[in-house]
Amino acid sequence: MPEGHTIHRLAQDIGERFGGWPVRTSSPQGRFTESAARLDGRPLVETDAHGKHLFLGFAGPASAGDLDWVHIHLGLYGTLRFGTGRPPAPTGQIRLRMVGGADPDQPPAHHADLRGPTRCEVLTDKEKAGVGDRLGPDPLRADADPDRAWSRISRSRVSVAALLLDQKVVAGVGNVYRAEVLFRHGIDPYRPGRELTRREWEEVWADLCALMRQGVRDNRIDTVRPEHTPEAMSRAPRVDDHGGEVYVYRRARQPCHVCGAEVRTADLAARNLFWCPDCQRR
DNA sequence: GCGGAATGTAGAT
DNA sequence: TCTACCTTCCGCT
Repeated sequence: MPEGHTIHRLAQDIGERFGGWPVRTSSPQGRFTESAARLDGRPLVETDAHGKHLFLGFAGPASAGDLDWVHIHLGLYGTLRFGTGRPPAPTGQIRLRMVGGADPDQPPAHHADLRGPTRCEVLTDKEKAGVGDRLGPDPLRADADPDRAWSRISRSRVSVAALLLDQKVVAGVGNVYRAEVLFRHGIDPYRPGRELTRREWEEVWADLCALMRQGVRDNRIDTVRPEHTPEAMSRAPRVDDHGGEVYVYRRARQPCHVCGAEVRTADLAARNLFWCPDCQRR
């Protein structure tokens, strides 16, 4: 599930469900027990997301103004799932369970279970800022400065495909958005960053902002333009666990929706790269 | 029911 | 470059 849009959507959803009320926190799995005990019963007052990093801000015990931030990274297969009403008996490996979202005198309105994250820890304000400092601009954040990414890209001999996945260059882009945005702009994934024009980068950045915002809204990744939708082209819709309509991601050896050429795949830095050799020649 | 792959990253080698 | 992390879902038997 998790590219940047998933994390930003989770920040919103957690804020809506739990924000402002005391939250009961526990770690049925046992790997977050002490921290969960320390946060238990404190109000969740803020949520934040930067790239694929999720932050849940709990009011400090002394109301001194500093927050304790639960820093979560889902990694490849972590999940955070919501339920309503009284939570069921825990099953499997729940790293963090949150129960709350209502007046403490009322039965709990919501619960959420975090499973399989690559990271779940408590950070100070300063430590949280440190995580952000190590990340590139995030197309989903208002404070993002695409020039910071451009200054790295425009000086780099590394391929644009590798640069887009480097979270120090751009934060929040994952394997799906990488493949799709390069397709949408006709860019050869192996082109070195420094051979990109500033204009091309500006167009890619603007597109990432629009695509990822749509991803947050719909909670899935759709990247095909209106003229290439299944309805517009009278083709079968894509069926898999991601749900969204895409041009090349995981479509190896299938015909390109635009030109009919076979979509190609290759290994690039331990990730699967997908592209259309005919459409992506720039 | 089982094997494999996956939208990711850290840490060892 | 490789392995661990250890969930979910798909396809195959």
